[in-house]
Amino acid sequence: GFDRADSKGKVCFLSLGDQRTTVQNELSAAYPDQSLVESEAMFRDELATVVEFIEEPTKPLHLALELNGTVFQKQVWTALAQTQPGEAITYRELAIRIGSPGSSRAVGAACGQNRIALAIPCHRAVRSDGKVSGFRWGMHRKLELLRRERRALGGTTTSQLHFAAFANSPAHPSSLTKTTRKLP
DNA sequence: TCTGCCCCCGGTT
DNA sequence: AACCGGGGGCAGA
Repeated sequence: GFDRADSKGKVCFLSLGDQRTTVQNELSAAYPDQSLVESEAMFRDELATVVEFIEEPTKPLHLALELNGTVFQKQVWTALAQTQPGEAITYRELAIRIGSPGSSRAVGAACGQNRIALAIPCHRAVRSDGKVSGFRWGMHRKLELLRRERRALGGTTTSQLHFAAFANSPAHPSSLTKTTRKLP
């Protein structure tokens, strides 16, 4: 979805689903007072970029985004957008990066409020114990995206993923040893 | 080690 | 006041 009915608009909505009508209804519900214009041709480039990212996520998916949310939510989403494919980041680390280290849970909630899949890579957010928890568009998709990113990076190991997650946090030896958990 | 439970936390509605 | 895609501690498997 775009915030204007032309290809110069910014992406404000990007959903994943098995059925076209499901996603359309979701979009309508998100923008109840907007008229929706359906066109694949008009947004061919953006669609191609998204498909390419899904198939071979070697580089971050860069699209012009329209972020609709609170200040806190935008901070979380922006921090997520700084992550690289193949990099898992904990909700706790995200909270630290946006400057409110005690707000892990609120960070999780903010991830769940995100309506722009892939370009805001909330699928890279995991628990501090390494477990993969919820995903707005289905756990199976989150796991598949993580698998694809790991594969696209070419043999990145689990421990490297978790070291990346903690790379910017203060040295934290017990956490590092705890994070050798395997990502699916 | 791995559950489940409890209690706490911050932001949003 | 209630809801969360969380975190950490701790008892029982």
